[in-house]
Amino acid sequence: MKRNKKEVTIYDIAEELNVSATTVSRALNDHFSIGKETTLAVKKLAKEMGYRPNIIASGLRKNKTNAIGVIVSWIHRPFISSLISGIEEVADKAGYNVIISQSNDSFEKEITKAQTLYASRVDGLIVSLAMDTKSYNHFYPFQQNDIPLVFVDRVSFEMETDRVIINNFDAAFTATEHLINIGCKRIAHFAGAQHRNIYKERQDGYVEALKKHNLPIEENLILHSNLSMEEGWKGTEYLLNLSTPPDAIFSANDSAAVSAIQCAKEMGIKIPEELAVVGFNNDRISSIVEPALTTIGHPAIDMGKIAAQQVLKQKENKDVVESETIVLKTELIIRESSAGKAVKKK
Amino acid sequence: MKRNKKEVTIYDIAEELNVSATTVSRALNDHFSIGKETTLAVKKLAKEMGYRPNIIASGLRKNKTNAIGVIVSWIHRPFISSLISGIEEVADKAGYNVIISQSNDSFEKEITKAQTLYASRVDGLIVSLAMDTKSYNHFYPFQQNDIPLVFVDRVSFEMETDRVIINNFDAAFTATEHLINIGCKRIAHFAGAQHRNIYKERQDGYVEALKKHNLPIEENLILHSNLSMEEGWKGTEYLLNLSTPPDAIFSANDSAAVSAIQCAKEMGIKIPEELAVVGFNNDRISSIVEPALTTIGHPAIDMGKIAAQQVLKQKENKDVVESETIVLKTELIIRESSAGKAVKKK
DNA sequence: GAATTTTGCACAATCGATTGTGTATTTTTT
DNA sequence: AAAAAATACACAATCGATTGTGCAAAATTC
Repeated sequence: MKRNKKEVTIYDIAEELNVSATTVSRALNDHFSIGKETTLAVKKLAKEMGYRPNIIASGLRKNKTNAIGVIVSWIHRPFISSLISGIEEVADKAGYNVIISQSNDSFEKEITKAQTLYASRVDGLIVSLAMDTKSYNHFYPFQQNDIPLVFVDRVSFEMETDRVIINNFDAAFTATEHLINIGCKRIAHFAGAQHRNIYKERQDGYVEALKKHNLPIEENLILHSNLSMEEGWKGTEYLLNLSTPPDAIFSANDSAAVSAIQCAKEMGIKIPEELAVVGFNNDRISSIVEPALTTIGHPAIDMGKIAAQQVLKQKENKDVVESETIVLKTELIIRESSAGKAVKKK
Repeated sequence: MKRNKKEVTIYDIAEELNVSATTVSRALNDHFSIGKETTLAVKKLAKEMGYRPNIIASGLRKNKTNAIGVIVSWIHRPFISSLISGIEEVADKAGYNVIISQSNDSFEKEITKAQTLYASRVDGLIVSLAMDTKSYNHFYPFQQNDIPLVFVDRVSFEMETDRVIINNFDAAFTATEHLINIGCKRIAHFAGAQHRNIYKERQDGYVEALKKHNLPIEENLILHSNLSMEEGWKGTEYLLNLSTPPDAIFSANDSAAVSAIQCAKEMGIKIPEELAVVGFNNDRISSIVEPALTTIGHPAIDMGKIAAQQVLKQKENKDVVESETIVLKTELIIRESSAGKAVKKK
């Protein structure tokens, strides 16, 4: 096996064919000014010689990298990995590479990663904000240089950018109303950080549903945490030990909700009879836990696809200044944790 | 907000400071031949002028992209996303970007993605093979051009490359022996495609454990499938309807194993008393299902980290021709599905 | 103080592809 | 057949950073 053979360039092809490098370059790109025969001859020889275009050189000239950067909290979260999957699919079809980086939900890391991707000259950036991000200066360079910027799911409304989100408010409202409809009177809420839009909106939806049905908003039934399984367990213990415990929990994610189910069972509380539970995300665990968890279904892959499409769209019409916010539908997936025995297991 | 301002280059800095571009370039890279004062002055001005190095130009000259390509089946599989998470962490620290692409477990797509990444001139490639990949020509260009190539988890032994794997044989052997130790006599196996190393090795480990303990190998108890939840369910139905059904199932992944538990429960079979179940992967669902699933723990994130380190290592010592195979440890995580009531739920 | 070494920097080529402009040849128009 | 237009290609500059080589000034040695 030969190694270190020199790479073939357009100059090599040009020389072989006694034409200029210009002609080769244009032929390979199907430029109209090059004759049919020449074009074919160039392409043929290029293939024979094992030519591969030097994307770097091309990129330097055209000031493009053909890469879309993505910043997310953690890749291995179910929702996030689905999101990326969608992004990759669309980006690939359009000839773009996807560069991923994780903020680990840390503001500082998010800044660093944004800078790295900016330095890497990505042609677009898709971001799902870190949990504790509260300022957005690190994204200014992208805006200043007209690099398409799209926020997904965890977004900011302080910046003028494209956004791809779900209607968290409606979803939470629907989920809470569902609990009310099956007869729950004291509904607790596992809430997330309130400066992050998705958790704020979910809490707002929950509150609004209670209001609509004239149920009191009890502050001690709203528990803020990072929504981990541990916090879900602790929160459930706390709630069930109250003198008048709630008869339902609406959790802003599935992890905490699943934990709630496990904890309640351990404490001998019957689900859904004594405690109904609803989660958010439709993670895989939500359908495995027993009883299966009612939850909100996210179109995660679609969100990724659309986010990528927005990047491409922005690249096409640079003139368009208006930023767009796309809201995707969610669905309430009713399972046993809130449905009693009437509903069949799925 | 100003837009389209021109980018600052080393030439701009050079002019401002009345030195050559050479000096600026070297100063920014802390080259020894540039005086301390000059270096400081250059760096200071660079920051002031908002200079960002043009990675593309640099890459052209140095023939580097600072990117590591990754090809996996599906990003949103728990094991894969953890793997990528590990890769990203190490790559980022070393100043590399990570470009991901999915083969969707299709051989053709894997070829296309490999070609794309080759054309993109990634500095290294990490691959977990698609389910039905049987030839490896699409990776030759990487080898020919001395581009570090590392296989992870689903590897090939036909190619001379670095490999990061777990000892599937031992893990499967241990899992099967565990079932034997708790008294199981007829152990079925959910197996995967046998041309993919990991599934072959798992089956081999299973068979060897039976042999060691003088248990018969019954072909009709070894079920080959894609190991999806559907196939797991079907396989379990089939097994339990046999005239003499097995008393245990060792599944090559968790999805099928979890399905087996669900199916068995629905059929009124007691777990683990009448049917013990062991899975593979330690996916999140394995600890959520009831009874919790005994399984094999994978160091997924570490595998990613090590794979990335191997790429970096290959870049450093180009002279080293020997390819390395790194085998990581697994652990048998015993839970209720094979342990009876003696073991506490975790 | 002459000879030698070290320090600090500039010149110019280079990486490979792209592109505006210019020009010779051929084709079409009148 | 002369004029106008279309066709097909080459020249040379350019994108921005890197690097081998060369040279002058300063520092050191004897």
